[in-house]
Amino acid sequence: MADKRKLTTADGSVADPQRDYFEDVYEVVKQVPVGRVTTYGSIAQYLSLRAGARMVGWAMTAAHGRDDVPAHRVVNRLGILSGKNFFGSPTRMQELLEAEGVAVDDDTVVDFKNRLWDPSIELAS
DNA sequence: TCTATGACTGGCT
DNA sequence: AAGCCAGCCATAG
Repeated sequence: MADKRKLTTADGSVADPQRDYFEDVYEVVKQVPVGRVTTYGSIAQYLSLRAGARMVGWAMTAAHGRDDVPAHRVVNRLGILSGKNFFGSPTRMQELLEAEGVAVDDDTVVDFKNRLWDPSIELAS
């Protein structure tokens, strides 16, 4: 997505509101420790996104080209790898997680509750 | 411009 | 317990 998409007007108003929270989402995802996972809902809640968890997922889709955003560490509230089909092959996401020490069985993170890294808790101050 | 769809969730049946 | 339904809002057709 190019920044040429700016909707700058004579008013000097906004330029792509979405981009901003996409960046915020990336910032949070980047802070997820290796070997841990987080959920779309947790991120949405932490950033107070009215848009909700669905948009966090959308942000992940837009994060594809980025090698600095560990999207594989984001799963749904049940610990299921709901986005695995967005990684080259259906097994790629699982492989990435297992390579970090996160066991996955039947597309679900093993011992999920224990692996969960909730930003609104971990980053609380 | 309007409808359908979705890397989601929480609540109700 | 498993599944369906309704909000959520940005994109695509």
